[in-house]
Amino acid sequence: MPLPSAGAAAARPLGPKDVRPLDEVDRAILAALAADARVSNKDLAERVGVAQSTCLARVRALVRDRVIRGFHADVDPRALGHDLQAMIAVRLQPDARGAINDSIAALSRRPEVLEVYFVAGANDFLVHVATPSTDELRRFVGDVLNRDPAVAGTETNLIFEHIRARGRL
Amino acid sequence: MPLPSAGAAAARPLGPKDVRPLDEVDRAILAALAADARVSNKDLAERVGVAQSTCLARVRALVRDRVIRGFHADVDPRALGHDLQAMIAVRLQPDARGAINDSIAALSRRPEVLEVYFVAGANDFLVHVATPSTDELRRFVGDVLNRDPAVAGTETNLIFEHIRARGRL
DNA sequence: CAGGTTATCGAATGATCTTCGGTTCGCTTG
DNA sequence: CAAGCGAACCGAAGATCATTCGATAACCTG
Repeated sequence: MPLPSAGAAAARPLGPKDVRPLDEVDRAILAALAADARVSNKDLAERVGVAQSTCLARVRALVRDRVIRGFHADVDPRALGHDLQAMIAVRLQPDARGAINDSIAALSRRPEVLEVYFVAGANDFLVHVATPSTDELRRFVGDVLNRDPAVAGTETNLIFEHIRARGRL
Repeated sequence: MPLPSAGAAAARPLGPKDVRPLDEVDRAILAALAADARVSNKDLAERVGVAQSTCLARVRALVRDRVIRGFHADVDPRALGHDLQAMIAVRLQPDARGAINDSIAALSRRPEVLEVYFVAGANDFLVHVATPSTDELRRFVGDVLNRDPAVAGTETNLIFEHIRARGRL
């Protein structure tokens, strides 16, 4: 089962995130690595039914082509003393929307911030944060978000539980 | 499964999830594995400054104690043909809130579902989904969510971009 | 202060990763 | 249609790594 040649893809205009055709082996590799990123190459090769060398080359290609964006340990925020999680909806000033990417970039560098969703609708983005306590949360919302002149308003919702369904492709 | 007090930890009856003290080495290991879950044990040991055998024992203990919940490859949904992402806020019927865990568990098994946030506030939970197209999204909202009698209403917001700040502890 | 427990280390072994040359397959060219 | 070319695959072998083990040190606890 051969992979289609790269030649066919050349003519399209296409953004940087071009979709690359994935065959059954690729999908099996992705599913296995999404479930457990630390499987040995040997086991992975056996499971998807190719030689070890082929499997290694496939994984490297998937990383090179950004199909796999990274491998991460999922650390429980509570173990780090971050017992409180919240989802904060942020609305920006209408004239500040041009700089929205700066805002998001700055946010995602803060240690409390786990994820940022840039959304359509009444709010401009959602920020998923984890803090040690309500004090820290208040400080984040007050000092970091609302102090920014680009921010028109925020709405904070506590998160009781967060289930990551990833790991099952 | 409660996510209780951030306060005094001593008196509690203690679940399996009890907070365990982490030293500097543990934190360094967590930071390294959060950034790259596939570092070799040898490199990891050198970076955090302990022997390989000690490092291996530490990592195993962190996994055993659920400080590390898993190791996952971060796969770009677009590579799988899921070009559309959305955050769907779901409100349940007041008398259905007892079965909320069932609803969430059922949701998180669907292939479109990436994450589920069980929240306080006007909505009961948020569902982060990725679908191939608007058709699939409509089908998910209509056939899966609104068809469930426990669901009182939904509100769908498209996601333009999703930034994962994890990887930097 | 003795006993017991736990964490650490270094070295040896066993397993794995990674590279390499050779082969096949499909597509293009002459 | 055969030769040429490129891409992907495989198996084997050396380099590298993971894992186990016994010994040692540090720490409570009684």
